[in-house]
Amino acid sequence: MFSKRHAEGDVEYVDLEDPPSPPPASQLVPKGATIRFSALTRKLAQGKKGRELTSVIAHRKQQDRLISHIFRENDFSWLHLKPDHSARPIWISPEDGHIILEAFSPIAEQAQDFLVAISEPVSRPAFIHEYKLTSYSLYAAVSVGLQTKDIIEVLNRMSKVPVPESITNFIRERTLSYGKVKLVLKHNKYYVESSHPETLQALLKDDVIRSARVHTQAVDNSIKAATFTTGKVPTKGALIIPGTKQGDKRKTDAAGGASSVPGISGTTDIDLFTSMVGVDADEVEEDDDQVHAFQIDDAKIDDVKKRCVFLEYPMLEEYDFRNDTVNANLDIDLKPATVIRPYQETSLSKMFGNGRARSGIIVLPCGAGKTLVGITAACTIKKSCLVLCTSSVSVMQWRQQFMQWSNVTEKQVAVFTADQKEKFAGESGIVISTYSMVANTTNRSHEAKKMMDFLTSREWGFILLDEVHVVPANMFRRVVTTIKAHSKLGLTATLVREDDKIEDLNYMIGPKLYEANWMDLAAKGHIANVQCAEVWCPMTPEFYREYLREQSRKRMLLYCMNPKKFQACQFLIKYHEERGDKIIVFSDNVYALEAYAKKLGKLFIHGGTGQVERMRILQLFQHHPEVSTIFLSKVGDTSIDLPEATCLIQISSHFGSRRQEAQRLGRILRAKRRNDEGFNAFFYSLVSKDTQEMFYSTKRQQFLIDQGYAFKVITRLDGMENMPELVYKTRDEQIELLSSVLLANEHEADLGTDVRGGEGDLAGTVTSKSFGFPFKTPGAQRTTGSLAALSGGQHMSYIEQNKSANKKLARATGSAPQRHQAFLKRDKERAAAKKEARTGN
DNA sequence: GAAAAAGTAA
DNA sequence: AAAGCTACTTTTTC
Repeated sequence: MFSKRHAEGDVEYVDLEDPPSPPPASQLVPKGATIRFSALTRKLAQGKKGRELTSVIAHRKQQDRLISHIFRENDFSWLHLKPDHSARPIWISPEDGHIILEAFSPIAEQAQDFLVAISEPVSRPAFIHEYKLTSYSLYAAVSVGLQTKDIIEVLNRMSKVPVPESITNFIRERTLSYGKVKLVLKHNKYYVESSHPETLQALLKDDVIRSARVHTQAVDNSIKAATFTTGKVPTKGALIIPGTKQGDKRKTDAAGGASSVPGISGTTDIDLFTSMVGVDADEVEEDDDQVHAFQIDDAKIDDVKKRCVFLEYPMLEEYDFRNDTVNANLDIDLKPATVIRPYQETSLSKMFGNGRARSGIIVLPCGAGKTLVGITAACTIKKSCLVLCTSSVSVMQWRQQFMQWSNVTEKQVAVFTADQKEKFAGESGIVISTYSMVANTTNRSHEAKKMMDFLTSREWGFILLDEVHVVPANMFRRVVTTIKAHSKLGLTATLVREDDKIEDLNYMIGPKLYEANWMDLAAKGHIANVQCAEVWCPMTPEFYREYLREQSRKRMLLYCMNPKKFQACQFLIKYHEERGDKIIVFSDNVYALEAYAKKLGKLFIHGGTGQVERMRILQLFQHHPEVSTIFLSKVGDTSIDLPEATCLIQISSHFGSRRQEAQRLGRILRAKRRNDEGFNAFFYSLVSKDTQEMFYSTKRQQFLIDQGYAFKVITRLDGMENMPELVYKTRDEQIELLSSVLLANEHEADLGTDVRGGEGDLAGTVTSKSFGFPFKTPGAQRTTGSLAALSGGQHMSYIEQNKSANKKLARATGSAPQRHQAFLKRDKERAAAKKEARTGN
């Protein structure tokens, strides 16, 4: 296991506390490098050798022959290095458009800005970054205002080797058709628009697009551009994004974050570079005031967009909001005291680079102020705005944030959720709602229906999609088609999903306009520095034996409940509590969550915990010095804001969700104390050794590793064995735990939230610290004995267990026995069905 | 206020 | 490769 992980290069075993200084390029041998990296390294080495003796050259040739054989088509030694290659930071693969950046180069930061604009970041660890040129990334580059020749020229300047022809061809080919077709909304109808009629003709040859076309007036009527296209294209100079320090400095080159980097000036490379990244105001100018268009069916927008991307004519969605006289303006602005951070400004300038609002996605880590970016965008556009979030809690948060940062009045902000259905007064305003509220198609309450009519009947200037990565889900994507908006902005921290639907966002919302580098933000103090560690906990022999025996998901519980993991968790909690950290422990498995929390005497929150109780626990955590550790289930992944937390321990997390991992890390990125001298937040993943967990954990970490985080592997916690009140110290205790796990596993049906809700013992209220085992399952608690007996007697235990649980429930419910009887019956049936299914196998 | 129904992530 | 399976959310209804 260990060596395999090494070989794959997934994990970098770098000690963060003592980072090695960047090696000179010539000595650079990336650890765990792929073939591509090796090729690069070899090129670097060859550059040096080339100037040496002929014998050396002969030797090299011999070596080359060997290497060529090994690397086959991945041998790039035919690419000749430029003489001054060491001053140039990037290398481009002619094969697949991958770009390797030396992140220790003096101009790496500029290069990075450029590369982010034209390509997709693949992985950005400490010294070597990898990017990839794709159709979408070039599309984004074009829509941000870069031109084909500039892209090629800047690439060439930065590259160690001449940009391969395959790449220049690729860039030319892909950018040729981009930006020619636009999707515009006029009078509540969608039009595909272009100044090149032949392009429209070409598109109409496609079945999908043709069938989506709506024939209104005379066929193929060229519509004289009404609201926006005829006007003079405004230049960026006049547009001011609120919250920026525009007073003294003209913001002509705002699109290039590069330009605002202090301490860099001079060399021609950089000058050229910044001028390239900056946007020429005229590059999107219509060369033609005749604009041709055809109308398409609202319902088929999605298909048409997808189709256009497929045909290499992705539609640009831009909103010339300043010249829109049809929709009423909304008089909002940021409060004068509000100043946005440089990277927020950068991301916004990508959006408003040419004085219009481009649709797209901005990716910022959690805690980096996505909300403020959204609000600033809304304040720039100053039109009616619809904000969509995932939960009603975030709806409230958005409203609160709007009030906090901008000068909107109560009347202008309306909330649309299940309990609150408001409309704004006047012509324009802001509506904040949830995805499910808008996407819901099943019968609505009367009020909701009226509200929906209100939403669908009007034209929105701006639609803000929070947590945009949820949108590709079938239902939520409907939102994008039902609401008519001129521009869309998606915000998210993690643009990854474990399915392949994330690509769909490209045509549904727009290209990725900006993606922040987490490490950069951490280095500049906008988010906390985090030490990540994976703690390997050996399985006890008893647990491991059962683990090997068990099939399917029972195994999961076994590795979660590993006594060694208990101990590691306890040890880490103690260690960090003593340091004064506030700790959150995450567990996906509610059973394990409860077991751990009760055993260690901590409070916990899971989905079944009532709102009031949640608030109480969170309050305690934030303000009570005694409560410095809480346990959270998946509920804590989103929408709970805990700026106090500084340490995070993950005990279980089934499946390899990169998004979840990143989101959890995000919990501590906004740590209040992040600006203290030498402050570090901690992120631990407890992993049971030699189990499936190892695999998942590796997979989960991938996102963070790509963001540049290094995971330390801890195989031994010093001093853990000697901790005085260590749990599950003796073998007997461990076996007892094992028996409980094996039994509990059998009646999962009873572990649903409904059972625990009504126990009278509020979740999170730990009444006694000396629990043998958390659950009030007398049968399970008493059943000790040999393992053999256990595995043989499972069936019996199951029945008994069930009975006592039912009895308990009937007792506890008291007031409404009738109802609960029915409930129990259902539970029983369910359990029986489950059992049958199992034995049937 | 509880629970059903529908939907999501992974 | 596809279908799992749980915990969670949101709605509306009773």
